[in-house]
This record gives sequence, structure tokens and C-alpha cells, in this order.
Amino acid sequence: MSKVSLNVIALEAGVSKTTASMVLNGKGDQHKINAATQERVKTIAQKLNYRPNQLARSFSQGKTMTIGLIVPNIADSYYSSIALYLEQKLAKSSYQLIIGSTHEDPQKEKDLLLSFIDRRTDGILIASTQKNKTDIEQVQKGGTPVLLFDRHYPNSSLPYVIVDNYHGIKILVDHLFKQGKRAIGYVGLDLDLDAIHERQRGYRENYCDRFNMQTDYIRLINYDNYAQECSIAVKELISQRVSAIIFETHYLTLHGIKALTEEHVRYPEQVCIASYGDHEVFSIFSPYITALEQPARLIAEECAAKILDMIDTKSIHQSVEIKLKPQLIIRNS
Amino acid sequence: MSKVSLNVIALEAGVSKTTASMVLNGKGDQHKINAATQERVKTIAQKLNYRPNQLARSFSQGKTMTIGLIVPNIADSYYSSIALYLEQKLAKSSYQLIIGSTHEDPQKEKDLLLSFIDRRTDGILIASTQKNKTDIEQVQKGGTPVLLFDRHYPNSSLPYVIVDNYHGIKILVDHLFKQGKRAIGYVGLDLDLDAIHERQRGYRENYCDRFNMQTDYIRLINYDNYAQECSIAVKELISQRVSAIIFETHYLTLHGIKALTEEHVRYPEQVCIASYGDHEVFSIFSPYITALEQPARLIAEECAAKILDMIDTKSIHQSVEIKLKPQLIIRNS
DNA sequence: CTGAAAGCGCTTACAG
DNA sequence: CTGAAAGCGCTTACAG
Repeated sequence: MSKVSLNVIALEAGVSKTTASMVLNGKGDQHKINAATQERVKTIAQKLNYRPNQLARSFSQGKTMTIGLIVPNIADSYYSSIALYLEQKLAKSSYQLIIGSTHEDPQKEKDLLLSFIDRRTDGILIASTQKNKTDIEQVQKGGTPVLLFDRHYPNSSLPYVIVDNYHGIKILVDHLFKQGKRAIGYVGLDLDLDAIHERQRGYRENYCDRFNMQTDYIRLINYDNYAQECSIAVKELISQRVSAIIFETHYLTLHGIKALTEEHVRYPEQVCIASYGDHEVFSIFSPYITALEQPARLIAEECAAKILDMIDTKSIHQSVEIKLKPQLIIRNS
Repeated sequence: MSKVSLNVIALEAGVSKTTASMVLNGKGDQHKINAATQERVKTIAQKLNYRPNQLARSFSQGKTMTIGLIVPNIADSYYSSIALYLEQKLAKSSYQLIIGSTHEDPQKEKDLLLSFIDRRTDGILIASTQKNKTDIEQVQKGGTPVLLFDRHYPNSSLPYVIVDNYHGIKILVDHLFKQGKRAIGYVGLDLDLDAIHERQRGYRENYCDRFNMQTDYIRLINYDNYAQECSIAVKELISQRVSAIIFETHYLTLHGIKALTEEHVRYPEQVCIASYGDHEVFSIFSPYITALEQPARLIAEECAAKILDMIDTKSIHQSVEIKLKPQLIIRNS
């Protein structure tokens, strides 16, 4: 490596490492270091192209300027957008993002959590599988700020930033109802996640219960085999003569569309489509798909702000309970 | 934090830190540490739930078990897939991925490079803006293994893993020609990237030159405003009565489709579409789009294998020149 | 205004 | 078979 260290700067400038360190960290004035001395140190550092070893600094200060991000799948457009916005926000405060995908595997999540802790990330952002409540609480107790997003643990004091899933589905149901649709199918995931439960509750209460409608229009499918099962579910609903279908996630919508196309069912003529979760292609392929937009940018910004605040103020147990409103984007479907 | 350190393990077990360290790193046998002693140390470590401070270890060893990934945009499905596969591969060797997006901004790329170096990532993978050749070479000279992917610097000895862009376009042209298409338009980016140049050369040589065809069917648009300009380009080509259009990237294809739809031009009936770069939705919305698949998984696996090899063998200047073949996926467009 | 020294928690030659 | 000690490159109370 042969990197120049603080020591050579100090030697070269004829000062102590202490002085050099202070000056280069902008604490020169604070410590009333001679202006001339400061100048000398800075010049030499510049000339030698000195770059402090962040690793050493982190180790010494116990601060890595690093934030861990755990998501179900970084290749999912929703999570990769969030990662993008997070990175942009955090970069402004010189934090770097470390990323890991769980694929909904609790064990993988645990491993990532441990790895991040071992590396002393200053904070952890996590869209959890929701199977590791105690582990996450443990992390928090260990002194690392943790902020849940997208999915939270209802019976826990863990801070979170989520979207109002229940309300989101209500918006979708209301919209379809207003369009005169009465037989509204629902394709969702058989996953034990709060966000998912909330969406399904939204459908049951705002559709089945409120309007006293059929409850056998609901199909919950397996996450691990969703492409195929989604197709089956859609075909079943079609044979039940639904006039509209709500899809619980953007990728279910995508596969639902594929199924409809294969069956030569036209939307919105024969069946309306509404997607919980938007996707860039929904306004590219005609007919454009009506969708509920999850505010990825907003979520990322809230998360960045909150986690930085928790880190700065060392208020690990800060009570953060943010529920963002999703927004309906009415298109043609 | 109040974490248990090596020291407390050593104290508790009545051995030195040296011994404890060796045992816990699996070097007990190698150093012929008493089996009983080993057992004792391990038991105590387990009981106290000891987790070595990776930061301290990294600092001491000069190895962070971290790899930096620099891409133009992590929200791009192509790069996020690569990130996913990379993470999976690297996790097997206990490496973690740190991610940064450049948005094609050379300055941002430089900043990321410096930040990664300062943090002592063990290696750097980069799909470069191709405006920082000397900086990247500098990194390499500094002793950090660097591996370019997706985009490489033609006149440099920097190792790379790329796709054969020239050949890819040739495949597309040949395919369209075989379909009887003669007036083939091309919508590309006005970016100074080798990969881009190669694609355009592929079009010029295999279409314009080889068949002695028109050269004014080519449109190069601005990256910063591609959505709008792509639409204009497509409309122009349509008015020039092309019978097919090749799009240089998957997102150009997407926006091209949008433009066609707006103009009520039907594909493939009125104009055929071929995309350099596949996208999951190309086989979801009918008509399905014929595309050239960039082997994201393969690229990621090659990159992971090579960079780990460079790290392990400390052969920074290893000559890696891998050119993968893209694959045509014929669909309906 | 500036410096000597301890400390962050590991690893690793070296010695016996 | 095991340990004392140095070292990785910083920061920071403390002293003067």
C-alpha cells in the first residue's frame, strides 16, 4: 500500500500526530492551533495527497459511517429504488450503504443482521421477513439503531416507517366500486407479514364485509411459486366471472396480466385491473394500469432522516411510527 | 455496547489472548494447542456469546471482507440483478457488498472510488462511466484489485468482464434481415461508452455497410432526457417508414414502445421491434418482445470469481479479458 | 497553543 | 504447547 499516514504528515510538518489530526479534522480553531501551523499541516497533507485511513478512524471512534440495508430482494424494482434514494440521501452525510437480500428467509436475515453488527454499521434499515422480532430487538438493545420499513412488528416498540396498507386497498376497492364493479377478485400472497395481512384485511372489511359481497373471490398464493400460482388464481377468478381484480403487489399484477393475455381476456373491457404497487412499465404498455403508488422516494427520505437522527442523538429507542399514505394513480385498466 | 472481547474470553479461560485468538480462528490444531484448552476456550466463547469485532480484525489484518460495487444506477433492473447475484456469490465467501450509483457522473464515480479506497474495500467492481481511466488505474496501482464489467477501457490493461456488444447487434440485425426486414431503424444513446460504440459499430457495419443500406435510420439521443427524445426518434423513424427498429438498451425499448402505442403504430404488424437487453416484462405484455439477453447471472458469477481470485492470489494486474456472448430470445415482436 | 501517551480489539511474528 | 509484546493508524482526554 505504502500509503502516507498521519505520522508522516506530522513528521514532515514538525508537529505531533495530535496536532496534525486536529487540524485535518477541522478542529484546528477549536483547539486554537496556530494559523501558520494549520496552514503548514494542510499544505503538506495536500502535497502528499494524504487520505486518512477510514478503517483506523472507525476503529478508534467506534463509528463506521456505514448503514446496513436489509431487503427481501434488491432486484425488486421497489426495493432497488429505495436503495437508490437512500444512497443519495446518505451520501450527503458521507454514509455508505451495505446491502443484503433475504429472499424472505429468516435465517438469511439473521446472518445479515449479525454480519452488520460484527462490522459495526452505525445503523440498520430493514424490511424484515417478520420472523426475527427478538433478534432485531436484541440488536437494538445492543446499542445499534434499527429502523424497520415497509414491514413492521405490530406488537413491538421497534420504530418503523410504513405505508398505510389497509387504507391503500380501501382506495383501490372504492375506486373499482365507483366504476360500477361489483364482483371484485383479489390475488394475494400467503405470507405472514403485517403489510400483507393489512392489505387482506383492507379487502375483507372494505369489500366483503362492507358491501356484503362474496368472500370466495380471494386467492392467496405461495410466494415461492407465485408466477405459476398467480396464473392459476387468475384463471379461476375469470371462470368465477369477476369484473375486476385487485393484485396485492406489482409483480403479482405483472403475472396476472400475463395470465389474462394467455387466456385472451381483455382488460379493462372484460375485467378491470388494479395494482397495489406501481411499476414503471404500467404506463408504458397499453392499456396503462391503474395502480397504487408506494412512495419509494418518500419512504427512503424518511428512513434516511430518521436513522441519521437516531445515530446523531444516540436515541436508539426513539419512538418513530410513521405511516405514509399511498396514492392512487388512475390509468386505463 | 458492553460486548465481550477476546480479552474476557482469555481471562475467563485462563489463557492468553494469543491462544484464545488462535483457537477461535480455527488455528488451534495448526499451533498445536492442547485439545482440552481448545475445548475450554470454545465453550466459554459460546457461553458468553462471543462475536469478534470485525472492525478490529479488519484493521489488524488490513482485510475488510468487503467489496465495492459501482454501477450507473442501482435502480436499473439489469444492474440490480447483477448486484443480487454478486451478493449471493460473495456471501458464500463471507464478503459483503457496498454499493454506489454514479448516474453517469464521473465526479460521483471518483468520489465513490475514493470512499471505497479509504474504507479499504478488498476489491472494486465497476461499470464505469469511462471518464476516469487514470483514476481507476491509480486505484489498481495503489494495490486494490479492480475489475471492470459491462464497460471497459479499450486502451488499458485494466481487467474486464464484458459482453460482446458488436456481435450482439449483429445477431439482432441478422434476425431482422432473415424476417425480411430491410428498412431497419436504430435508436441509441449519444454516450461516449465503449459498449455503446460497439453496438453502433455493429449496426453500421452489419447493416449499413454490409447491405449497403441507408445510414439515416440511426438516431442517437441524449441520456439525460432519453424518455422524451426516444419518443421523438421513434416518431421520426416511423415517418421514414422503417419496417423494424433496434433499440440499444432495454429502457429505450420500453420508451420506444410507449411512443409506438401513442402513435397507434402496431408491432410487429407495422414495425418490428428488437431490443438489445432483456427485461422481465418483455414476456409479460403481449406481443412479447424479441430481445438480446445480457447474461446478468453469468456476468455476476464471472466477476465474483475473478475478483475473489485476484484478492486471494494478490495478483492485482491479472490479465482478465472475458467477453461473454449474449443470447437472442426470439419472441413475437 | 501543543504534545506524550493511552486506547480502540484484534493478529502475529518471536521466543521459550 | 503457550504467552508477552508489538503493531495496525487513528482519536482524545489530560497535562502543561
